[in-house]
Amino acid sequence: MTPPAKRTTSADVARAAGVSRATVSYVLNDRPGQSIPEATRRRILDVAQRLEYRPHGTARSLASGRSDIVLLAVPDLPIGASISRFVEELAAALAEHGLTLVTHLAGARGRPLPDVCATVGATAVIGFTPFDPDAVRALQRAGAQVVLPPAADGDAAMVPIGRIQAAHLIDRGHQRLGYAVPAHPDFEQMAAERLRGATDACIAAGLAPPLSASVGLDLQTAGRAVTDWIAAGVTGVCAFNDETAMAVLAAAVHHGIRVPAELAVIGVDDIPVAPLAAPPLTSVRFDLHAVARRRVDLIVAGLAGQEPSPESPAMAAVQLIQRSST
Amino acid sequence: MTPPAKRTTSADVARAAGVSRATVSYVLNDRPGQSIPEATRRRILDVAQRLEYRPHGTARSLASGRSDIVLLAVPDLPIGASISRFVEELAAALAEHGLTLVTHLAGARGRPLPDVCATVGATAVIGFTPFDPDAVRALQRAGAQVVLPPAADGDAAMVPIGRIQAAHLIDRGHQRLGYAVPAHPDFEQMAAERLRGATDACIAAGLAPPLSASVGLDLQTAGRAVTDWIAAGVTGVCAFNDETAMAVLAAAVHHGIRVPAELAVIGVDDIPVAPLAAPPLTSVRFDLHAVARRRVDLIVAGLAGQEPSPESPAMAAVQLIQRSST
DNA sequence: GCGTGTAACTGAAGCGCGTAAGCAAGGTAA
DNA sequence: TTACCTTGCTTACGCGCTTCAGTTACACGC
Repeated sequence: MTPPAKRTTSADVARAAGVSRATVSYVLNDRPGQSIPEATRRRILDVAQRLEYRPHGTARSLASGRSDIVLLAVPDLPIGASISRFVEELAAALAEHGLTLVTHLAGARGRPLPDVCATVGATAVIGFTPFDPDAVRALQRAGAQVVLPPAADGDAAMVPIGRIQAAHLIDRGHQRLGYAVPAHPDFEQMAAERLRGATDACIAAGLAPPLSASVGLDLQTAGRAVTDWIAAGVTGVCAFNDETAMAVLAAAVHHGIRVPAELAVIGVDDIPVAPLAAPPLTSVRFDLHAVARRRVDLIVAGLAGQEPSPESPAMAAVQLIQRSST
Repeated sequence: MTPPAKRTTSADVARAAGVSRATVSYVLNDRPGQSIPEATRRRILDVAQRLEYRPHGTARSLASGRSDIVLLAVPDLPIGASISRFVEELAAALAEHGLTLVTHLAGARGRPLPDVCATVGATAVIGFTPFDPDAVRALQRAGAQVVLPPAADGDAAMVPIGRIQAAHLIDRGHQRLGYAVPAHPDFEQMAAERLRGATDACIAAGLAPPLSASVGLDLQTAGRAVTDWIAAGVTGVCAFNDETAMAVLAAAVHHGIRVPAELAVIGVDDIPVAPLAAPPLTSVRFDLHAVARRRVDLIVAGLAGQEPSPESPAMAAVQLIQRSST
């Protein structure tokens, strides 16, 4: 094993460039209000590059009090590909602002979130659903300057999804809708919001609110829901996500109910296997890019001490992917 | 907005407990070789608890040179739920050793991995496939003391999967096998390893190696593969993962080929929708728990400066989930 | 020649912590 | 008594960096 291969520090760069460490710091962070001639600047940058200097983030954040690290707390629930795409978008958008995203799966058996926040020294923490006030306080005491989403914001984020699902079915002539809520309790809140959106759409169209039923990823629960719906005259079902939708689909096939003729089904997320379902599943896809940008804007604004701009409440951008299940 | 609510530092604890900071540090890290009476120890721990003291990881790692942070570099490819379960297991196992796991999605548009490593101050970096020597060097210069998996280890990790898939089909009487390789190029290496495992099993049984074909998540490529297989007398197909398997399934149904009578299909990962496929998909599931433990052992050993124990080469623990697609 | 201003830096403090080294008090042992 | 532990702490340094408060060198105006 090779000896640890000492890191290059800013002192190394300073020495090699014949300036002080302060100057190196000014150049590398191009600090405004300092007048540094182009020649010196270039020299320092060149040396830094040549020595493969990488600022020691730990020391940097200790000194400056800031940290460039944004912690994403991912809830410990069945995660689909759409989440990982969201994470990717988020990381890219943050990188544009010089911020680094790290993710932490907040399982019960891992470490408590404030601990993680303190160990990595995160300046901002993002969750999927709002944190309760106590948690926010704990995170702030652990060093987080910004905690997202704000209690108000997350509330409305999921509503449009449900609305679009229902609106699509209503457009296609369905008069009585069902809503498939996943059995997993962690989805409860999100599901409630989406259901609310669907309800809104129904009421706006003068229809009765959707008949909701709990559907797990198995034929029993899905089968029960399907027969209940059929009995109640439901002809179109919005599912919380594509997996739930596929359970409904499978149950319908199993009970000899034709899709979409007797029962139309629409999911959410457009997972990779959605087009492979029988029949191919109509779904709704968010513009993760837009959502990520919005989140990042909030963070950057928050870190700059401004209240976030009160513009578009998150996810206007939702796209319908029409296939043959509706 | 409340003012930032200053963090409690070890100095606060020291003051409140009427001792010096050094003593606090000794107690909280229960440093061996120091004789500290139980009374003092308790007092300090109580005060720390009362003040909700959380050591500032940043400062701690700057001072000590170590950092408790393990960085998991997740490749930027379609990620399934099984990966997130693996991450969870890993986080839990690391937490038992006082280590904190953070994840970074290594997309092209994010920051380069060594930069991330340097900013978070990770002591260990874990990837899914081995890093090439240059990358390892870069990471080490960025502060990583351990980089996994070692070039040797990852190589053999995927082979047993393919072997088990093929063995299962051979057990059930299939004499000519196919292998469905995903179209996505990032899976290439993993797929090659699994295919090798399947080939091994065939040869061991005195059969011809599997006929491999590239299958994307669409009916065209999958359909072509299926007709080719049927034409070649293939009666059983191992798919790289469940999604690919579902594409094969969908194409078979589409071409009126009966599963499993005319073509048996087995996947990998046991994704949530696998039981909902038509017919329900036979799959192979790793014991993520065991894999995670192994990785963690390697890390802990590496951080302690020992060469890793040369025991079981990772994933002996693979479980077959038999359903009706085979 | 002197004060004033600016460009181009440098010196040094200190972020929160770990840790080597030191030190006072009390207890042996000789 | 002195010499030498041991216990139970404290003092002080430094990790790599940012950043404030200078300092020097030089140009300018009068």
